[in-house]
This record gives sequence, C-alpha cells and structure tokens, in this order.
Amino acid sequence: MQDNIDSKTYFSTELLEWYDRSKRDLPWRRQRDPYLIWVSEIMLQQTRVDTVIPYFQRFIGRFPTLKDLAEAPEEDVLKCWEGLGYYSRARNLQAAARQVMERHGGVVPANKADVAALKGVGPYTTGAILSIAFNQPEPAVDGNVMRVLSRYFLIRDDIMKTGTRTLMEELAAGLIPRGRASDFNQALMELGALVCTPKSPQCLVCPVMAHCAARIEGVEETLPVKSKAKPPRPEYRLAALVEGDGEHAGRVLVRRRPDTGLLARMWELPHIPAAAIAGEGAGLPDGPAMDRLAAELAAAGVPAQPVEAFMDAEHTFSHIHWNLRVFRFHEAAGHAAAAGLPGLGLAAAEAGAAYETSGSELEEDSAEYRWIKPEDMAALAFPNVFLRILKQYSPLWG
DNA sequence: AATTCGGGGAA
DNA sequence: TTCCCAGAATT
Repeated sequence: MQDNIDSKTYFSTELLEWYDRSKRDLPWRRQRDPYLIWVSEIMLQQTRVDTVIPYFQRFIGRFPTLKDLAEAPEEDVLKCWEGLGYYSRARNLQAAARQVMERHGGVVPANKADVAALKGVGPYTTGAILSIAFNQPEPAVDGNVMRVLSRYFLIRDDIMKTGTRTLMEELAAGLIPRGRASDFNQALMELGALVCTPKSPQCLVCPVMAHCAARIEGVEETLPVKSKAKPPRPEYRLAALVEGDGEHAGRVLVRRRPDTGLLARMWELPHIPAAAIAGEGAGLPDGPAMDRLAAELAAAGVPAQPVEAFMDAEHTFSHIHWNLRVFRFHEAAGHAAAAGLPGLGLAAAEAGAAYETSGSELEEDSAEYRWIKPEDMAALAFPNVFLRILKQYSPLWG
C-alpha cells in the first residue's frame, strides 16, 4: 500500500511538472472566464481541439458574454455551430445560459449542484468547469483521462460501462494535488492527447513512464478495454435540388427539420427515404425515384419537373450511414404536376414500388419550406452533407 | 444499460 | 477502412 501511495504521488508530481513545461497555448487557456471555459468544454465534447479552435474563436466573437448568448436568436447560435455536429449541444448551451441569467443573475455558479443542473452539463463538464474555472478539487474524467488512468494503474474494466467512469472519478479525485486542481485536470487530458495516445503511445517521452503499470507489463497498447460500438445502419434517401422559376428564379427549395431528433431544426434539401438507390444493389432505375420525389414535392405544394440525376453523396453519423441520390428539378409554376412524369406507365409505377420502404415513411407533413437565394445561407444552418451538395451545384452556394 | 445524438482527423 | 475524440440526454 505504501508503494501505491508513492506511485500516486509520483504520478501527480511528475505530471504537473510536465504540464507546466509543455502545455499548449490554447484560446480558452488565456483567461479564466467561467463562461468561456464552459463554452470550450461543450465544444470539446467528442470533438478534437484542432477542430474546435476556429469555432471557439468565432463563437466568442459573436457571443462575447453569457448575456449576449442568452439574448441571441436561437438560429444565430445554430448557425455559429454549423458543421461542428451534435447540435443539441448548442441549443442546450443557450438554454443553460438563459438559466444562468434567470437563476443566478448572469453569473456562472461555482458550486457543484448548480453547475450540474445546467442543461447539457453532465458529470465530466461539471468537473471541468469547477476545476478549470474555479480551481475546485473535482475530477473531470473524459476519454483521455480514462485511457491514461487505465494504463498507469492497469485497470482492465470496460470504459464503456457506467461504473467504470465512477471508479475513475474516485481515483482521479484522490490524485489532485492541493490547490492545483485546474492545472492537474488539464494536465491529465493533455497527456492523453499528446503522449498517452490511443495508438502508438509515446511512452519514451512520457513523464510517468517509470511507474506506468501497463508499460511495465508491456500491455499499454491493449488498454483501455473498450467494447465495440455497433456499426451505423445504412439508409438510402432521394433528395431534390429544386431550381425556382418565375418569382423564385435564382432560388432553391429548402426545408427546416423538426424540432427534435436528428439534426433538429437544421435546414436541408427535401428528401425522402428509399429502400435502396441505383448502383446500390438492385440497380434500380432513376425514373421511378424522380417520380416519387415529384409526388412528394407536389404534396408540399411545389409542382416540379425532374431534370437529371445530379450526384450521389454519403454521410456518416454516429449510428446512421446516409446514401443520398440527389436529383435536380425545375419548378413548374402554374400547374399541379402531382400526376408524375409524362410517359411513365404501369411498369414504371411498379418499379417505383421497389424504392418504397416497408415502415411508415411519411416525412414531417408540416415541414417548413422556403425558397432561398445564396445570400440567405448566411443565416440558415445546414448539415455539412447538404453544404457539400450545394457547393457542388454552384460555388455561389458555397 | 442501451440508444440517440455529427463530423472529421489520424493511422 | 477503423477508431475515437475534453459526453449528455433520453428511454
């Protein structure tokens, strides 16, 4: 046991010394404004430092104070988050900022219960805010920390299990040197990011290599133990890029997604589910696909004529893999084209059935549609996959 | 305890 | 390709 205590003391001391010497100069480390620390921590959830930096700079330029964020239109916040992913983080962050305005007079609270009660703030972020911004001795256990601790202390528990994180928090709490919670927690994550990496850890330059149990056993590459996530399920979708006519000339049709679920409240090109698309297995023809899409558009009050199959696009979410086939349409102002393509007979209708999915596939029937021009893109948040499509359509839309 | 939430960088 | 990243909310 004495050896164990020495091992812990050694770990904390050496890690802190290493951090003081080699920490990165990151934007959110240049001050200790709890609001800015908080914003950075939310952005950093499941997201790399290099990805976050430009978003952080832009975000705090647009919303310099918690009050600015609380008073902004939600659309502005979402637009600022565009491309960063996990958009509920942005909506929760703003909701929490409004919480702070109402409950705490605009001052980020410095106690555990109040911080943990903020929307979008879970166990990790609670510890991160309290320790980094207020130097309180709370653990902040993320993926980096679990990797470092699992190796140094040779912990073989599956880090995907809830109980393992609790175990790690108790261990991490006991490692925090008195008065150095802020630096120590950041040091732990910094080590995981720069040295104790998932693959090919740089043990030879690690400040705590001498007492790292996994290194001594030669098993550092096998830790942490982590059960594999399920692969994303494939989904096939038919999307429409509708060019406006007449008063809509120079515009394209977009719609806003529902308030909840995947990509909530983001804007997108209209699309419908399909069982498959041409080139993906069955080699289905494009005609029936365009027919179904035209019917969908007509139902939305937008008669349109198909022009061509424009492009395919893929996009992987955590749990879904989208295969998109995008068709270009031209608005047919004046007459309802719900009947579908001219010249498509019964055979085409039967082929169209092959696209249909088995379950209920009705898209949001009350979806909000809008004809937009390129300048409107500055105010509307789109998922990256649709930004790519629009950019390929024309640089005007990039 | 399992699923649902994006997107991209690195090997 | 595969992994996984300064995770949280929901069911």
